[in-house]
Amino acid sequence: MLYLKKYFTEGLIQFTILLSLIGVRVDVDTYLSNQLPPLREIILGPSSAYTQTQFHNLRNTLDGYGIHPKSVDLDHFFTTRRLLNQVRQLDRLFVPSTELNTWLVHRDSETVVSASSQSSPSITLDNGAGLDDVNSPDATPAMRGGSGAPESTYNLNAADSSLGAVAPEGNQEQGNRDGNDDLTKEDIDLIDILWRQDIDLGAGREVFNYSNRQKESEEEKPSPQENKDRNEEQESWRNGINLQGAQPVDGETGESIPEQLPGLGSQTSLSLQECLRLLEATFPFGEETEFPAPVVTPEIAVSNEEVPSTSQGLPLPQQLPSAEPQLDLEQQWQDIMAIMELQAMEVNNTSLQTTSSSVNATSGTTDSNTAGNFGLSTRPTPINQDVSLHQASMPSCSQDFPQIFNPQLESVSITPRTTMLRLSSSNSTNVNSTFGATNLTGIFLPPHINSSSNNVTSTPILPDPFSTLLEESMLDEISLLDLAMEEGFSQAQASQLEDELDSDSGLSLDSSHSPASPSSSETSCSSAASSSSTSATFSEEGAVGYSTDSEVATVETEEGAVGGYQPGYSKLCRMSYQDPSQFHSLPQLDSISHNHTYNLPLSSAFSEHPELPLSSGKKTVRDKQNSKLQPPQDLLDKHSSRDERRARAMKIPFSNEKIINLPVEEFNELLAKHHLSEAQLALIRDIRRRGKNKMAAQNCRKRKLDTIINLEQGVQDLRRDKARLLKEKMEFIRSIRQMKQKMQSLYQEVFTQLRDEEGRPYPPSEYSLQYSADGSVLIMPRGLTTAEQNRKPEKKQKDKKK
DNA sequence: TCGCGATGTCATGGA
DNA sequence: GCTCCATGACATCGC
Repeated sequence: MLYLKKYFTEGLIQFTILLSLIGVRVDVDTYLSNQLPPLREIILGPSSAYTQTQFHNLRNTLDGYGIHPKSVDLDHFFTTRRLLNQVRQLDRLFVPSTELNTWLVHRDSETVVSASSQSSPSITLDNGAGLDDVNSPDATPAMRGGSGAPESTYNLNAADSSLGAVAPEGNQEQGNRDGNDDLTKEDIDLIDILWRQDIDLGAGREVFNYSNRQKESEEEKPSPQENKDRNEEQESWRNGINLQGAQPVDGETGESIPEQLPGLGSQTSLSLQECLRLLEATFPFGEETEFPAPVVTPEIAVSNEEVPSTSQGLPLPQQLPSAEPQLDLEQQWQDIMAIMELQAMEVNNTSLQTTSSSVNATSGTTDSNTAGNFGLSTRPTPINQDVSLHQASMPSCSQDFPQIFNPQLESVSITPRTTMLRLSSSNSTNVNSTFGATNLTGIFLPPHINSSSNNVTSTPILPDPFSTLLEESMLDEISLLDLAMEEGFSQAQASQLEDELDSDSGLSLDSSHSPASPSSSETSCSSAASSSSTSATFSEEGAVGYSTDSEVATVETEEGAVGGYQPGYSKLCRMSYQDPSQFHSLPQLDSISHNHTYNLPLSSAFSEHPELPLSSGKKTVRDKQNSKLQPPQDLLDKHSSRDERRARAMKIPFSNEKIINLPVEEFNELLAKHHLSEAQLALIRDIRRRGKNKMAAQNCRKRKLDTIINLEQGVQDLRRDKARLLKEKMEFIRSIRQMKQKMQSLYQEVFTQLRDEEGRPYPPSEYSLQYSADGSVLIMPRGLTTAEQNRKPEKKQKDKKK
């Protein structure tokens, strides 16, 4: 007991100092004189001094209406912690603590009661009004998440059991890592220990029973004191106070949940948490940006689902609580929702399911509602605090991101703005390079913190999540999904388009797109014909049967040479350029090693490749039969071309290859050297003609094939371009929609501030704002026609706003 | 036996 | 007019 006394005395003195820093009046004497009873009650068990009522009924402390004389100080303590926590949680990057989670579980039973008493003012104070912009189509998904409150509560409960007293450690870790110098480590430890006592000294979650919360429910209506508290929180925030280890009771959410119900208030807050986390995760300005070094712990940058949120002095939201106009929050919400939509479609998983899923798909997360809508970071199981940010699914960003920041934020630093603009100008194809291996936690984290406390995060080895998200095929699918969703395409149409993208077109030529394999077969036609001794008798065609005497024995060997023929690629190989010089003009053929001997004349093929196997195994039954029935010379003739046989029969003194391939001059010289008969000359000319025509036909067919291949590729390219253009179109449409919403918001704001000469507001039903070409804004009576406006634009110039 | 693809050949036209 | 080439049409072959 002495220890407790000493401990409390010292700790409370320090704590009082802290409270004074944030403007909270603390009567130390009162506390010291009454500290023991409540402590005793704490030790001995739940009591009126330390129950959920005291825990949550914090608003009673500062308004002078002390509940119990002995519990006032303790209430001060809780109030202080709550306030400090609220200060840190004003950034919205907060996850309800374990106590809060349990509290929500019980709250589930009275959802019906509380649902009706959800006070929008509290929402306004909490997260800014207009967050629940029902009129905004973009906001509807998150708002729909409100229906998932029970599920969320259940999940919170599940997370609660797993978290338990781990929270303090997390707090302390955060506190140690936190770059806030306003508190000494002793202060942090003190606060942390005090926080531990809430749980360790019997004040478990079960203490915060239902009956106590009923008392809270009776005080749902926001009191002026609550507003006062909030003002104090904001004030303390401005003072830069960021206590560590304070009990992570959700100052706003935890306190106001009885009023707001998790279905709306907490969810809205969590939605912003998710949104900000989304921002953090998606903004590419990492090490390269000059974003002011924030005071934030890596856990915040990583996850808010399990982290016992305490110190979260995120710089970004500092602008939010400081009298931020409602419009900004509203606008911000719309922007976030717009991004949510975009990202939901860019996520590589089933985006439709992601966007439509709410709390059901996000079990185990405390902020499952909007997290599910965001389609990212909704892991079914809680993640560690040190989970790398890369492990969160971070879809590519888009041009919508710049609009995330409200003007106030933009005024903080221009660098993010420029970065965002750069990002906005980047299409989806270069997002990957934009993000690259950028450590996204570096966006908000000082480098030293980031590197020291979250090693995993700074590990560059982790695969870039964007690498697989932005493949062309995925883009195509995304575009099609966008098309289906945005343009009212029927699902069948979308699936049809998808099929078209996935499958080859009707012109598909399978994978054998290699160009024609050159074959020199025709170039060496019947080289042996001239050397053979034949006894031919001319038929009516001139081609006759013949008998050989020297080649008979080589028949089977020649067939072995033919055995090199590969029917698998014969299709293209045979459609070959016959001029070997043309092979070099086809670079794609350099890496292809073909057997070009299959179509060579038997004699030449064999002479070039005598080592080829004799049995080709390709002989057909007919060949075998022929080999039995026909004499060997017939087999030779069979494997010779018709012109070769004719040439042999006509005793042409040179090969068909020469006949076909020699230039005209040389060919004429060749004919001149030999004294040939007319029949021989005619045959030679026919051989040359047919040979050339055969090559021409092969080239022609190859060209046809190439043309088809190119056309197929062109079709694929066009389809890809089409998908890309559709995607861009959807982005433009989305951007335009956002701009319209912003315009509408600005319009409302401007119009409501307008006053006539007598200080009366203009009735919206009678007046409207018109925008002139020069950028000025005029207020015009609604009855005034456009023509009149054009004729006399300066008439109402006096009403021009500011 | 038929269908089909590959190949060869012819006719034709253009360069 | 000749040559070369491209190409459609047809025939042949092999599977």
